[in-house]
Amino acid sequence: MTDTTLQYQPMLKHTQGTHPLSTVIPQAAIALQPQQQHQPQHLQPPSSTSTSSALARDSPTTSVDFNTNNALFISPFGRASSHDDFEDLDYQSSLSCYQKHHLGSRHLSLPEAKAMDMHPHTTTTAASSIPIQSMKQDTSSYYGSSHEDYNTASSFPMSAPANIAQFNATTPPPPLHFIHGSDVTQPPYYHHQPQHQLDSPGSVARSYEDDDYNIQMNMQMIMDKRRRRRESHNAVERRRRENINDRIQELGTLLPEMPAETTANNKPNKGAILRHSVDHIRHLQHEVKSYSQRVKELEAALAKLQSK
Amino acid sequence: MTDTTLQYQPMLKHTQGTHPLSTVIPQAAIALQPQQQHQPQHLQPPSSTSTSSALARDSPTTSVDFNTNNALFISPFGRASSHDDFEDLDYQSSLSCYQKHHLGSRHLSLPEAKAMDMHPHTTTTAASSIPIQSMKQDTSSYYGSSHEDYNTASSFPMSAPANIAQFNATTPPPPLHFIHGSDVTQPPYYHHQPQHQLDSPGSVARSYEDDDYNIQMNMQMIMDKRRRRRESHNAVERRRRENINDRIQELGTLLPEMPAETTANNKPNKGAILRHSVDHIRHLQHEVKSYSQRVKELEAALAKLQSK
DNA sequence: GTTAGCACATGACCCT
DNA sequence: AGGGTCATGTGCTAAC
Repeated sequence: MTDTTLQYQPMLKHTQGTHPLSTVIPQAAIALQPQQQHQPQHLQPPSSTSTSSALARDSPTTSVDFNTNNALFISPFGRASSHDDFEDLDYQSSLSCYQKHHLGSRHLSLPEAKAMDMHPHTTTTAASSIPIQSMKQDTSSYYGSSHEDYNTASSFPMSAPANIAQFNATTPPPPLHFIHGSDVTQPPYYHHQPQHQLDSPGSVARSYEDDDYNIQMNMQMIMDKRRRRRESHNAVERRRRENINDRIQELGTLLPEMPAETTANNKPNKGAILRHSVDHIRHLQHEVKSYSQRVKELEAALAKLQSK
Repeated sequence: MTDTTLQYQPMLKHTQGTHPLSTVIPQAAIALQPQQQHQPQHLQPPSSTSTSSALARDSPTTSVDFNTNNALFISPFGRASSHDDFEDLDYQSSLSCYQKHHLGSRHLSLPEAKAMDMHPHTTTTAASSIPIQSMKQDTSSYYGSSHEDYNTASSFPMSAPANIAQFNATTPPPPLHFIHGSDVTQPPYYHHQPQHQLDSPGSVARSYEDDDYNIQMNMQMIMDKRRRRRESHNAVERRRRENINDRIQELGTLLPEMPAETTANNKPNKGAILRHSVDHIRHLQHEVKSYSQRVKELEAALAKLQSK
């Protein structure tokens, strides 16, 4: 009983929509701002993994063809694309699976029904159904035809959007043209490193296209990798969280007097449960100790009495 | 001992750099762009609180001077300023306080020394040493002469950038003038309804400027509010987390046999500690029960023997 | 309107 | 490279 109670039920519960997002930008909205994705990435790690920085590196390129670049950022459909855009599309689908799978498995008493409602994000699902692969690819520019940068991407951060955000931040935000839907679907050229032109003066349009294709492929690959990594990681983390929370709740059931909460509210929170658990264990240990002492005394007395 | 051990020591520990930020906004910076910070805000809540939408409402102003706007996006220093800019500047300072105050109070055994190292972001701390109070204060303007907008902003989401982002998305970014510190301190008027121009056809260029100023003031106000809200909330959350973690570690110290970890690694993780705690409590309860039984028996035997 | 609770996603580190 | 744990910031929600 000591250690074998490992029942680690994945038991994913509330399915939380997770990322909000949803902010509806009307499709007719004239000017979409790429930088506006309110995605969670706290900040790009400029530190160890220079991946993101590498991504953002195009600042020196100055104002070459920002217009075209910017155009790419803007999604034809008001909101869907500018966010987690690329990644979260199937993320969402995975979530719905997840949700479906684990629905109702919540055995904890906490009033978390609220968690069941999806985050605002999911309200935009309709938008996500739109074929967006074009968007997906267009951002794939950076690691140009050459794969050398590819390795740097191995230690990629979790969220692609994060990078995008940084990209935006570090580069002069381009004059934003609003691009009507289909235009965006085929970005013929978009790597914002003008160096290409500089490096190969003899390159023709076709090589550009090839480069673009390669770039797209690379981008897609990288983004796909990140997406999978992110989703997997989120799932793992969710499981871990649920395990911990389940344990805490279990502790809560073991405690004698939860009603008298420090919070005065009747709902025991994690901190209170843990605090009481500590106290309770101490109390029990003390009790065991004194009991054992008492038993010892009694046994001694008994033995003495019997020996007489 | 059961309940009074409430010792809720704030005991903030690792002081984690938390928010990177440090990004210096030099006072001389010509054009600061509020909207481009890649701050974590997942998304602005378009939902219940229409605050943000209200902000974004100036879209009718259309394409007034986009170019100037874009220029504003570009920070004089390649990368530094484009981040959380306004908000996190004093956040960091507060953090340093925090850090100073709670340093070394970590009594837990977990190998979290790593937490001590500041986030990568903080590598730019040198930048943060620049006197930023001007920035700090300029945002404090808000409750200017007119309070009417005040209520709408009350239910604002955490992160200013989020709204700002939305603002950008829905509205043509207003021509932002960079305001040098003190200028902002007295925003005489700032409600951001562009309708003004429309309403009064006789408006001249100056009215534009006024509107811009108002918009800026509004922006700043909202951003400041969000910043404070965010920082405060982060602090609270950090405290809460630390409390929980401390309790878990405390539980860990109370457990008899932690070494034999299920994870095979010698580091007891939270899940394992909690699991063992549950088991331990059950074990102790069982032990107390049998001890009490035993004591009862012994007492009975003793009484019987003595009565004889 | 502040203070607190929660779940979540994410980046950083670890271990294989 | 992939799973795990952790800490963090954030949005939502609820009480004062």
